[in-house]
Amino acid sequence: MSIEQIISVQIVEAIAHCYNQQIEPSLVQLQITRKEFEGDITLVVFPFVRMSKKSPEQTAAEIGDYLQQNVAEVEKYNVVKGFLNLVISSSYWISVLNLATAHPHFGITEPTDSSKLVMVEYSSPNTNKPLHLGHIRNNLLGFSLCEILKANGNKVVKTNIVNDRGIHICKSMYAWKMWGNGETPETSGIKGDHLVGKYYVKFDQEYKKEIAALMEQGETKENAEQNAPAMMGAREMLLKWEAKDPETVELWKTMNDWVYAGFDVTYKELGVDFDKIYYESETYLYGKDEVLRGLAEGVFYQKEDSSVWADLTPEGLDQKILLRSDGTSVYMTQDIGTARERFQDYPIDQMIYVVGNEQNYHFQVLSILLDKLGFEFGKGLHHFSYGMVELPQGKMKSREGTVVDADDLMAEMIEVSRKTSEELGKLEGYTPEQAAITYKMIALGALKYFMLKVDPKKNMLFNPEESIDFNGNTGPFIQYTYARIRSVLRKAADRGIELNRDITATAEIATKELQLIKAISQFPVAVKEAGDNYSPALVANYIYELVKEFNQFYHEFPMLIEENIDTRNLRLVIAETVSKTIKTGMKLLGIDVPERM
RNA sequence: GUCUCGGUAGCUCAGCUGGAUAGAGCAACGGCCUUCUAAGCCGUAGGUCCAGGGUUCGAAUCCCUGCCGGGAUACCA
Repeated sequence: MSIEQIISVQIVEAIAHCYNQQIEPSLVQLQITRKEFEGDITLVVFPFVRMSKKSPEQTAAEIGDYLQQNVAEVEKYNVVKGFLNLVISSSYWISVLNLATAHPHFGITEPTDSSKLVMVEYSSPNTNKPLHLGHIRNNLLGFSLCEILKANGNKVVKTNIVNDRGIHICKSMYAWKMWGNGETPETSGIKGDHLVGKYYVKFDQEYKKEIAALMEQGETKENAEQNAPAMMGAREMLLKWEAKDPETVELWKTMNDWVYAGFDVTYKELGVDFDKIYYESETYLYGKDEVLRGLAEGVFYQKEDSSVWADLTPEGLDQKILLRSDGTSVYMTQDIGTARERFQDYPIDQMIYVVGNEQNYHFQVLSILLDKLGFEFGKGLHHFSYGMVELPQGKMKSREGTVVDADDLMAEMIEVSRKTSEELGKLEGYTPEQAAITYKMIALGALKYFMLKVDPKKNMLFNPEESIDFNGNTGPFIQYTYARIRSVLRKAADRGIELNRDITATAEIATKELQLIKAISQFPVAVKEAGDNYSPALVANYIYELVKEFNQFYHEFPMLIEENIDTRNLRLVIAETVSKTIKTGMKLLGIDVPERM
């Protein structure tokens, strides 16, 4: 139980005792006391003056008196206007420090047999082009969300649905067949996903040329787009694929395998993984079955052209198509099928989709449709909706070549990290291999933290020139602080200083030390809050505050030279606990921390 | 048109279940490396919280209206 909870309960008691009123706990507004005032926790007493029928100051004093007398943790209090500032006893803070120090994963709740099973879908790439910046945000958010859910005691299944069928992959296949000269990742030396992406672009280029040529011959734009040989070829391939034509399926398999091999490299570099991968090519037919069942049961209806629709006007929405007039599936149909499969495969208590906010409507509808089809899990779906990554020139568009490629970006950042590190003369004495691991850790720390520190719901701007920084509120800043703490602890060990981790002395605790202990004590609160709000950004924010606090502390105290043994021990234990908290917190963001940098 | 999300310092972002004088980082300017890592620390400067109205002891935060921007909106995924 956190100190806020303890105090909160006692305030309800205080009100009952002083004013003979039963109040809702939600009326108790506690906040961390602002630095310019004495105290740790502040109660806003304005809501209670109505009950006391006294001035805010007097009310605050009465509640303060009660708390001071009846709550061991409350040492004293002061009143400023309508604010009751409570001073928590240092013995309480010491007990928190001891708890945090002794616990291997302070703030982390382990799952039990009765824990909820949460399935999280993230990444969900198309197999026709490499991963880009938008996918990076998705992957990092998805992975971090899973870590945070686990830290809150949930069992988590990480899943990925690969959009491996459809006209888009046929375009790449067609282009490769027409203009590829049989090149493969091996013969060309190009990473598989990039190679397939190259032919996706090639298709578009040739297609545009064909349209232009047809329009010169007097065709309308629409006709030209429909009848260009490239488009007809791609469509023919899709038909052949659906008819299971062996040659087409073979080519499809081959090219998809190239892409998967490429994705695996990118995922590994990003540090994300999955427990179960679904393929759209395997699940898209199930959805059709479900829609037809819905039609038979009268949940959906059919138009004269034989397309199938859902009427969502009772829900305040529109009509939604579920099967095209030619009987083929749309996106929604596939998601219905995939959902059914998942709930058959796992005893899922909650399903979370990490998908961009441009699909808010889609998931709203999906939830309703599943519910209509009689799946009890329909209403419980959660769409973890995140904002787009924008570039200074606007939205990323693959056709305009403004896409920031995931592999390129990571490679560039590793290079910058290496250069910076060498210029600063760090990592001397490291082998080239050790140094390379650290460069990568720093580069990815910068990228991940940059993406995760902003509120997931909001669109964010990525400026390739300026965005990635290694100073200030960044991953490397946090990693750096961690590395320095580790260095201090190494040096202490070198000098034969043994830590007594069981702190009993309550005598001398400086303000800065106390602030750090308080900051550490907030970690479980931050983890819980991040879980409740699905927000890695809250964890990132917390760590940043902790690290800033530590840097001031670090600057102020010469820990190793300190003469007073007790104080030195306390400071080293605090430092060690901070480093553990940083490491644990960063793990929730999927960011590694180096011992040295 | 309708629905939805957003607008906070020059830039990128916190703060938003109403609470004390709206905070960081970057960029700018000025200090601090003979003492545990200067990827750091300290300081200066920078604000009509889009605008207007409402609710109340109190509004960046809640409600309404308007302006600006993003997204979605019946056979793309």
